[in-house]
Amino acid sequence: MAGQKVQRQTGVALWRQIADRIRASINQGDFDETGMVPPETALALQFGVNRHTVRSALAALAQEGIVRAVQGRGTLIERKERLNFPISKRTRFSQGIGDQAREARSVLVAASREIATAEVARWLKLAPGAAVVRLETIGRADHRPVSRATSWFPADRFADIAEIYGAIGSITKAFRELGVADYVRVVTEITATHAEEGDLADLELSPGAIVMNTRALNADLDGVPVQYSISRFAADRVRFTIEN
Amino acid sequence: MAGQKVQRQTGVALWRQIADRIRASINQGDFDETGMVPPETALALQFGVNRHTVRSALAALAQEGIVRAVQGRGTLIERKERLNFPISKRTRFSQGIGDQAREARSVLVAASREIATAEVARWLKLAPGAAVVRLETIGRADHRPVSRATSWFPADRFADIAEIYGAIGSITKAFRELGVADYVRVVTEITATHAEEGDLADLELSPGAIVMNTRALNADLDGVPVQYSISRFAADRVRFTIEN
DNA sequence: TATGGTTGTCTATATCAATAGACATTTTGA
DNA sequence: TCAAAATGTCTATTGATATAGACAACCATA
Repeated sequence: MAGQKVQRQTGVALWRQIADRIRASINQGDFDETGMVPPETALALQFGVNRHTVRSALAALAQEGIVRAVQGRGTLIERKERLNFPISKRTRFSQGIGDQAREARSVLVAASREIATAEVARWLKLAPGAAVVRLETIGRADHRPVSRATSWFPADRFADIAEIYGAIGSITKAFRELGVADYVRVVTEITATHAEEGDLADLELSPGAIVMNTRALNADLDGVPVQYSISRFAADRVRFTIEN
Repeated sequence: MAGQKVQRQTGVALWRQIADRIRASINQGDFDETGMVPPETALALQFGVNRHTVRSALAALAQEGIVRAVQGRGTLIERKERLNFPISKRTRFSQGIGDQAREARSVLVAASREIATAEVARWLKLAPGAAVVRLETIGRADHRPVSRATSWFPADRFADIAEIYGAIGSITKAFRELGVADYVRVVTEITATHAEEGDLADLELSPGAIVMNTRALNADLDGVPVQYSISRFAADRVRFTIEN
């Protein structure tokens, strides 16, 4: 399996670095044959650390629900996987996820009407000071939060989108209700940062976790911007795929 | 500016969390007016920590070359920015970077001929056991490493690609030399993880830093795979953009 | 040339992270 | 049923993190 040795002295606790590497190995399928993590003593030897340090790492993974330790038996792998998000002209949240998770949905947590900031106006190609509708949503799959998104819509065309979306639970269907038969993804930007405090609770992350941030613009078939979104994804639960 | 308060007790040192947030603020342009970071005492108050903790964070940023402290004056911002990588059918490393950095190049650090693993064979659509050429490259911009890539090429068509690439320094030109007039990006996968030990030195990262990993497949105009690559990017130096 | 604002350095203390060793408890299989 | 292998728990020690306070050194400017 992976490489040995871990860093010493640097602001990130050893047990956390080891937890990250074990999690990566699990997601990579390194332990699929047995369905179990190697014994603590073996991991301690492999990473060149004390067994107690490995135990701290495994305790963190157990806290995340990824493994479950059974005394006398070993540490079982409970959950694994990264959801795949295809990004293309036809990117939609629930669509690509449906076949990967038993339960996938996006819930509305807040909505408001406001004046577009300079940034939002620029992306949506609106005049400065134009009104927009803002929606805050959380995407979930299999009872775990996956993403937290803030979306802006031009208020003149989509004044009631919050109510409709809240009732239907689908942006695509809400658009159709409001006269947008179809729409396409114009551009997607992706960055990665450490999670900020506000995302920790919503995405059920522990501090120091990674989030992948996307800025996305959707437009109708005439090329008129209809939705600008900033989303934060729990990095250890997702993978993006761009098909050209 | 950003939100207050920082987490306590979690395997990630406070000073590191604060360093990450200050770095993010700098990249976001929060301090562009003055060109300086707020005074240590102000930051300590803002984050709710001791001034010494802020000093540790700033020392880390100084180590990265992002800020420079001047006694009696303040802490100046030295460098800032994220390189943008457009991902499209015509994705090439140096092309999109040229206009953003004064100096951009990709250097060969290792090359070998080997038998394709199951994974590589699958991506390149080769028969099991087929020979491939592997190249290890490091992409740099403005004297800082940005990415570390491992690429595989079918050995039957591209046996000499290592020599040619080493001499020319461009994959695109090496392909042309070997009869591939043009090629396109077929698929790109993106994930984010913490940096592994092997990447720390090559990418000049500190432990706990984030890397963005891409798996990419390039094919010639007949759709035949010509290159499969796994790349790691220093997440705080890059942004990916997908234009549809 | 003073003065206020800022970074640099030092001492002291409490808590967390990591190592080390020993032994108990539970499961599996010979 | 016994022994090996695995996780669970406890004590002790060391070094890194973080807080607290005080003061020195330096810069800009009124």
